[in-house]
Amino acid sequence: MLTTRPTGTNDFLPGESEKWQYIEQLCRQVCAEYGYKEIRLPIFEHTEVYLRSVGETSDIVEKEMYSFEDKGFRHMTLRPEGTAGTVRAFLENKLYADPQPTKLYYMGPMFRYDKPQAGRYRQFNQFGIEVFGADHAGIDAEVITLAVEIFRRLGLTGLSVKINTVGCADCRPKHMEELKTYFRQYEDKLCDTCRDRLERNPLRILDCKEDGCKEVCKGAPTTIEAACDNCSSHFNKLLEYLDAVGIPYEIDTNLVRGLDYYVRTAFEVVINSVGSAQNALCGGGRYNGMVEQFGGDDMPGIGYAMGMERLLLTLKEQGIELPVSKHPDVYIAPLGEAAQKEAFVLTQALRSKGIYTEKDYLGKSLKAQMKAADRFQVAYTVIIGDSELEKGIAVVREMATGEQHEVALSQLVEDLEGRLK
RNA sequence: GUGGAUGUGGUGAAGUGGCUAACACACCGGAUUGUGGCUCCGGCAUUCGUGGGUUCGAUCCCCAUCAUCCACCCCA
Repeated sequence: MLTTRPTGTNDFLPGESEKWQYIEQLCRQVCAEYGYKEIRLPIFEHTEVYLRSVGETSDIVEKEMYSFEDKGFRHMTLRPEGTAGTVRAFLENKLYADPQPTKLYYMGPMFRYDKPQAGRYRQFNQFGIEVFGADHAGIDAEVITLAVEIFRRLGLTGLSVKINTVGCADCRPKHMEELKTYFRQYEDKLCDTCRDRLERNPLRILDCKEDGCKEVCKGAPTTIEAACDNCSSHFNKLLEYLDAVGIPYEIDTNLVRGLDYYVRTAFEVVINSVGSAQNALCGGGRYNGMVEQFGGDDMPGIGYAMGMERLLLTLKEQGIELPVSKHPDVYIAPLGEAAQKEAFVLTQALRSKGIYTEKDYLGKSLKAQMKAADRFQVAYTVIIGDSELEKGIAVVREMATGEQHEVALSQLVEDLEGRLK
């Protein structure tokens, strides 16, 4: 069907697009205040980039990637998330040579081949930030604070920050072994997926939603218990920093997250609603070691990404109105072909002075044009017919009062400028 | 990927195996010649997501397909 868009994609029309602009503008504003600079990246990368970073056992890589071979037989993938590409660009452009930390943000479409439902699409938009070169827990706190700050400024309520520490290269292997040992005792109680996860990535069992698995998980060694001294003090310091600036959070020992690259800090901001299933508005964590994975020198990293569609959905559910569209200041209503041309010239003259001006192009009757002007909610309507043209004037009508006066065409721009002040 | 629901004009929606597919809103035009709201009048689906089938006849029955929504899964 020629008039059907691909499954899981969206057309954002006028009325909606202004909301996007508003949110994007807000994100840019907050980033500017926090010192994050925009990085603009390709929408597709070598498939390898995602295999390396996102993790071979993740669902994204296993079944959700939009991959294709280009005409040169190279394996390409439409980006399913933004971190991997940012890491690649960080190295390729040698940003590690700049003073650290490097604080970046991005926004734009991501692609995952999922079955769409409320708040989940195949092409969706994310805003995200990434910080390289800082291992201090304070930067973890900054990232979380920035995320919360954006939601706060939008006026969202009912949010909760879930936070966990998921281990590092030192403590995770040991923890994984402990988990395997533990879960093997209850293998028969686990769901099919988790039985599969048992050998491949037992950590993921911790955030399984099956009742049986949840029950078993209650007795499992948590990531916090298994944390090594470094991880432990990092986590505690992060919590102290969040307390210090009054960011409320809940520790969620089952928060593991689906991307394999996270170490230490993992967090999500969730909201109760949005269909109920798609309740995570944003999520992120630390990914020390990923830069090395890409062949660079050891360089810590942390970041998060926010789902724009979900954010819009939540705003709608909470009845939060975003400033949508402006009304024109002036509507010019010409009558007849000669007046049309004069009106066009005047329209451009007004616009060049920064006055938002609309005019008729359909040759409508004056009545219809007045109706249009009313609908536009303009402050002034300028009427130009043959009789006015002869006298070199125009009729300026103040819409609120209905008062009209004649103004010389040569004075019209000045006159309206004065009135609109 | 699995399961469930739905699909009538721009929108919200009635409707029935059979004469020209309600209604409301929106939109367009008009109500003495050049003026906004309200009111009044008129216009606006040869067609009921698409393709087949059953039938003398289907928007209403059956099958397929596509799309949307919901849940699972996963994630933003």
